[in-house]
Amino acid sequence: MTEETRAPLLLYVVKQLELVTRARLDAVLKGSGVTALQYTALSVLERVPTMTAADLARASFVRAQSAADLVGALERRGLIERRTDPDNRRRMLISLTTEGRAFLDEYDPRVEELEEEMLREIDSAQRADLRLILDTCRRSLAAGH
Amino acid sequence: MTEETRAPLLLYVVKQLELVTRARLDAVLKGSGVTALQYTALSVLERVPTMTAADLARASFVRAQSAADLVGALERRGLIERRTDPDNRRRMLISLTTEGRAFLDEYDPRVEELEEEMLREIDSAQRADLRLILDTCRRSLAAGH
DNA sequence: CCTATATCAGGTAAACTGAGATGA
DNA sequence: CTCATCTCAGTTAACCTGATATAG
Repeated sequence: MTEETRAPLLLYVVKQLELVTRARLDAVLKGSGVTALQYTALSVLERVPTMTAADLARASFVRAQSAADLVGALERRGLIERRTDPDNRRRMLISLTTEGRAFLDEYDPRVEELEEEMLREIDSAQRADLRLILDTCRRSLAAGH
Repeated sequence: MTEETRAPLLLYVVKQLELVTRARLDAVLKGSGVTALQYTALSVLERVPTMTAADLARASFVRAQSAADLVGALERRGLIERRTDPDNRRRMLISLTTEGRAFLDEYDPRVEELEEEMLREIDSAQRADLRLILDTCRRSLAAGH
């Protein structure tokens, strides 16, 4: 029998799926003026209506400066707004604007179509398993600093 | 009962895991002079010993020009080499150099540790399920252009 | 004083578009 | 001629490091 290449690391399989996802998401968002990463940040704000750029940085495992680039771009486009936290004048709270919500209203359904396309062959029990496993993996890695 | 936020899309859960993975991989590779993406490309060459930059572009869902940047950086570092395909003088075949193999010999075990850390709470049946599901999702999305 | 947050400046890697050369 | 590949040039987004100001 011919020499078998070993199965790739699951790290790599996750990366591969993320690569396709980003490529397809870029295609959906093409012409919208919003990148896949920026869309993801907007989605976060849809779920957690008010946060700081520092919170976003922590959620995205990047430096505060990188999150500031992203927040700045979205603010310049008018999709989010920033205001000083009344409880801490050093913090800037960010939230969706009316235009930001309208943007998500337009694009969320298209992204949900992408989600369904990805999961076409996956039944609901497997979907639940997948969610649980991925989340467990994320927590295991995030715990190690 | 308080208003439940709906579960995030699995697209997003995958992205989150990939974010942590990249952050941890960056930490492992810090000081090596190789980025997480470059390391991934080297890993591909470990499994598929000879390919073209165009093959790499297709495998990574990016344009040929983007792959050329990556290949150029790895070649300048001496980790890969390029030679003209004898069967097609227009193509350049890329492969690992001795230094490239030595680099992987040094870093692969550290990345495998990361893999094990990620999978700490996942048993072998779940690992197999995960691999199958992720791969099915990738193919479903890749099929749609 | 110390910490977290925000900001400014500058640098790099990594994607894109568009144009062009060339071998099969 | 067409197609795939490679190359060159220029742009942008998205990270990084390091330094600085300031509120709590």
